[in-house]
Amino acid sequence: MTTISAGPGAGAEPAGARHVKRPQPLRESVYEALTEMIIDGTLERGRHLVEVELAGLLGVSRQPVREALQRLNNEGWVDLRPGFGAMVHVPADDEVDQLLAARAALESESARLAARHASKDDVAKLRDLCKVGTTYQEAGDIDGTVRTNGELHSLITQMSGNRFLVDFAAQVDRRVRWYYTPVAPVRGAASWREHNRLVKAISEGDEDKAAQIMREHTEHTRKAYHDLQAATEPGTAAPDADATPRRRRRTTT
Amino acid sequence: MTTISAGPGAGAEPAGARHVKRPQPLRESVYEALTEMIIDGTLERGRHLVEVELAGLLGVSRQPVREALQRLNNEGWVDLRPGFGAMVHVPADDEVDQLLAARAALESESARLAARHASKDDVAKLRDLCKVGTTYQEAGDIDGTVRTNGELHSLITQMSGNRFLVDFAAQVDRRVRWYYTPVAPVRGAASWREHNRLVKAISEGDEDKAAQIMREHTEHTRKAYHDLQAATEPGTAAPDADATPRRRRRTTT
DNA sequence: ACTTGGTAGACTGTCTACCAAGTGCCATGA
DNA sequence: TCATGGCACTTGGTAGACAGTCTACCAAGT
Repeated sequence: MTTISAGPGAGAEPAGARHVKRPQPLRESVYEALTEMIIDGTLERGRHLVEVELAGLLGVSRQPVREALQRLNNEGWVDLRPGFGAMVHVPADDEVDQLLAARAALESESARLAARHASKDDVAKLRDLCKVGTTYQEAGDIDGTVRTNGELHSLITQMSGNRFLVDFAAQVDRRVRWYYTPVAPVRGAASWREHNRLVKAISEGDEDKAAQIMREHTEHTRKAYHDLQAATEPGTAAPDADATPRRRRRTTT
Repeated sequence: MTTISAGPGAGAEPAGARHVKRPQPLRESVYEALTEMIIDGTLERGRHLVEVELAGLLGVSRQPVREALQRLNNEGWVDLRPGFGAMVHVPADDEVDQLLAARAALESESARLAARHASKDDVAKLRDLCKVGTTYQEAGDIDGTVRTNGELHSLITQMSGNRFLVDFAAQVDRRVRWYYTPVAPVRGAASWREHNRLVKAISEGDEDKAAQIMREHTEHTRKAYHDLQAATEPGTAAPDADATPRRRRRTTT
């Protein structure tokens, strides 16, 4: 059922101030539902999204859908063409590159600040995530690996204590998560070894080292993506970044 | 007159493909009108914004205003309190710090990439902006100085060729421009000397140097802000970041 | 074969009206 | 003085309407 459940709001509250459950605005739920559907491929790239259609699908009126679509547009998930409608964004060839370059800058700085401010508690959590992620990776659970990877990176940016870095990195990470899934199995073990080194640097408060490792980590990911790209379709040099659906990989077997 | 003119859309088209002027969606015009009013102080910090009020003021209906307000909320210009309305965001004490830290990361990376990709044309434009900015600064034209400062930084990020860096940096820069105005006269000459060194490094293609200068540049700005803060109100140590309006500086004399 | 003109359908952008629920404020009362 | 109750206000969401625009398609003319 794709109908929106009156969702119990995301639970990322500060420990002490426990507010009673406040129902999320509908547009928020719609936004989340749509990103989820985009990420998991229910809404394929390039697909024309019609407001009333989505409204019917989710059991709400046009307004919340519009508002969600506009936010998705601002964040680059869909492209809004005036007078026509929204299309699920089709990533250009160089987009992953640029995304990872931006991530490198954001997360490298975050890692530096995280190393500066790291508390014992944080470090413990990081170690835990490393362990969990490695386990998933060894078990071949791709979804789990990618998710844990996201959580680890997210925690590090949060440790930076800089709300702007957190915000931007969160946006970038979700996008990366969208493109990244096929890369995960290739990077696999190496990625989590790097995570371990990174956590070590942070726990030792070594800012420069943490920043450096994070930068290399992202760089390796980019390389892996390119290699995979080259291997999957050799002989595509011309950058025609238009409505060529190419192949669509599904991770949900 | 605050009524929205049927604005002629931003003109950042590629040179060859000259599209006929297409009227912007209303929400876009509303968004721009509101940010402008926030930046120039027409809408003071902490002010309660009511949808119908703004709608009347701008001569449109609630709908475009709502959509604009939500975007402003997402970008941190206003705080949306459900059931009550929007308040113009009141920056917390540490916010400028965080903003400048984020900017340091983003623009330092941009400067690096700009140095890598710089064309002759770009460098010429940079030199021009430096000259203009210095002139403004010497003439004591604060508005002009701040604006040119923004244009210079904006051009550098655009030269990076990374749309995400451009996007994030643009957001940060507008916010900085909002907070920054009081700092401009203090920083003055030194700031533009640094700009000159930066442009030189970029023109020579020295990536590391460009990145380094940009980082220091931002760092100096932050220091200047702190000094000004300390000078203006000595003896404020406790970080109570709530509805204390403190003093409000107006730049529009 | 190619261009032009016309037609039709679909969808967005915007407006209006309306209702329910939540929030802040103020006066009342203990 | 402090809690309570109530009122006015504002948003969040729904529904319906209408103009403008975009796409596609077909037919006629060159």
